[in-house]
Amino acid sequence: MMTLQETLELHVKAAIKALFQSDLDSVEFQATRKEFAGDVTVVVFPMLRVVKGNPVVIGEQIGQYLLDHVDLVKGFNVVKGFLNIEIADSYYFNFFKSVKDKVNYGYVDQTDDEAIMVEYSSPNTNKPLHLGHVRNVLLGYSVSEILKASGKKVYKTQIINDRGIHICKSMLAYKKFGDGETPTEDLKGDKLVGNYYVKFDQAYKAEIASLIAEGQSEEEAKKNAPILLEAQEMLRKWEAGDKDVVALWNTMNQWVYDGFDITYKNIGVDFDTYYYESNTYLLGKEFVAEGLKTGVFEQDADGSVWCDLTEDGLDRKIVLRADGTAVYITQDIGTAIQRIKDYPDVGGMVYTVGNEQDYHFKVLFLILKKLGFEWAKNLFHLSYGMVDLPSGKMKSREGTVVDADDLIQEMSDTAEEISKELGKLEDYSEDDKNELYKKIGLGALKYYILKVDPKKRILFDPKESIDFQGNTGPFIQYTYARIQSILRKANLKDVHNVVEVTLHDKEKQLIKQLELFPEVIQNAAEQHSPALVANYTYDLVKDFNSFYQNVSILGADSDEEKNFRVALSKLVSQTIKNALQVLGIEVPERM
RNA sequence: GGUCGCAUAGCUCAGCUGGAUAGAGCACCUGCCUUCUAAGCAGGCGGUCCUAGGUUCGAAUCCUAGUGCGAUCACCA
Repeated sequence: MMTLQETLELHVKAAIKALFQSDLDSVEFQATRKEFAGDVTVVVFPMLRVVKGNPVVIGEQIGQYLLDHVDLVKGFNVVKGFLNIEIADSYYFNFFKSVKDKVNYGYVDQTDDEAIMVEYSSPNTNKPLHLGHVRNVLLGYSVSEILKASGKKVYKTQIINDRGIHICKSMLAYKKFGDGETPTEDLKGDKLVGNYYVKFDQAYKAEIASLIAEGQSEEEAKKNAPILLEAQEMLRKWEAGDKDVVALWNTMNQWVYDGFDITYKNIGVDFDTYYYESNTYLLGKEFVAEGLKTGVFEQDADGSVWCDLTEDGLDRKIVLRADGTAVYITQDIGTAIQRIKDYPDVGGMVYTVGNEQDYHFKVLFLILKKLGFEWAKNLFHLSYGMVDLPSGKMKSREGTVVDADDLIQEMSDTAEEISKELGKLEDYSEDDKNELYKKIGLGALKYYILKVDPKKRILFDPKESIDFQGNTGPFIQYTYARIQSILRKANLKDVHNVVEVTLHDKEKQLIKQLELFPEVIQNAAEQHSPALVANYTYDLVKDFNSFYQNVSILGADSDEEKNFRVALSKLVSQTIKNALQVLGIEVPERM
């Protein structure tokens, strides 16, 4: 089926041909601004290149031609060089009728056998998740869902940074001060391990201070603090496979994973497959050796291995240390290759990682290309801005972080407060209420973060709590709940046989907005931007509320109008649901 | 210093491949609950779109230079 624009484009071209014996390459359309009559606007200016004359006169001539030749066109006016076209209601009504019962409206069935793997979260295992991770997780999850909705097959994954000096720090502090402590219901494993990471830092700082008091320079003291040397020794033992160290490492990592799982579940995100750095860095080393043979890499006299990227405008990049151990990028090379081995249908990958690593991913993708991997051209770094506090950067060691679990709880508490003030849920059970508070609190948090363009940094002020009014998640959820209330009262059987009625302005506006949704999903997928979906949904909801408050739905003058309005409301609520679903936001039946 | 990103109302953000008088929310001010949920609706106030040049019929949008903020340029991750 041709879209309205495609149809009009053909006719405008025909008009130019008939009136001026000229050919147009394309026609520029835009939605008609509210202050003018009409639905679609043709911009005449670009045609002046092909057709000489006064744009107003040309617009009038094209308008008249369309009015004479196209049934859908029922009127026009020209303002300056803008031809505003009025479209017959029947077009909008027919469109509405063709989609009104689609439960998956806006979604496309899987059209592509080639899958995309989306990596997100990817935490270190030495501390709990904080607000920065929350943005990462929400973005990664949402982009995955958007890609799926746009017809792609998707695998969600993460890379877990489960090895390295940072984990040894927590392990060492636990050995020294832990006294056999284990996670409890009040203290999740990730929190417990995080506490020891902080304890390590405190002990380390104290040692530095006393070394400086003994006359060492700060630089020396930082290098020589015994507890740091001990942590480094521990890392060596881990790499050598020391039984006790590895056992403790396994235990504490498992505590962290269990803790993370609770957080992920709370947020409502999931993964299809997991990768651990401790498993992939060796494969990375293999491919470094391989690349050395094929000349992609070069070895320095001290034994370190490098990739020369100066011809590509970048620097020389180290891929293996002089002592033969792996650096960060070594395991990223290994992980990427491992993933394609495990999932041969994957044709591309998306890495959800903060913009502080822009350079790293540029280098990684280039190296993989040089190693000759076909799929390397389909790698995308979903780079996003940092979440900063008014006091600046969040720092785990200094305790200036907004903890993910705490934040979710606070959002839920706020939702509870507001709900109680409004008092609409008196007949709900405690369990139902709590479930709803969480839905709304999370909705507020997720929308707050996802509505912002990923590229931009977010300034989060814990003192100014996230809004529940206006352009927010709860506002959208509220609109959904309102519609459900109407649908409960309406007789839904009648909705199946909708007949054409004269459209109210608000109704037409709603249908136009609904018509955009499938395209919004496609755009969001191409641009990897949940913000597009969020902002679209807000516009749709605003249009609906305006309709709702200005036009009576159940109290319509005729049954025909009532049925149509109920059906229209139903499609709006389905669209809200589908839009929010790809944002990871749930909808409530009441609120 | 090199490279990359960002800059729009007091605050938080939209503004699609250049198009009409730059839009929302919050905050502030007016109205609207005996009628479908007022977490709402209708309206008001509020702008040198960082600056200066350029491209064009037309620039918040594209180009160049500059300013400010952030990131990065590690045998850290």
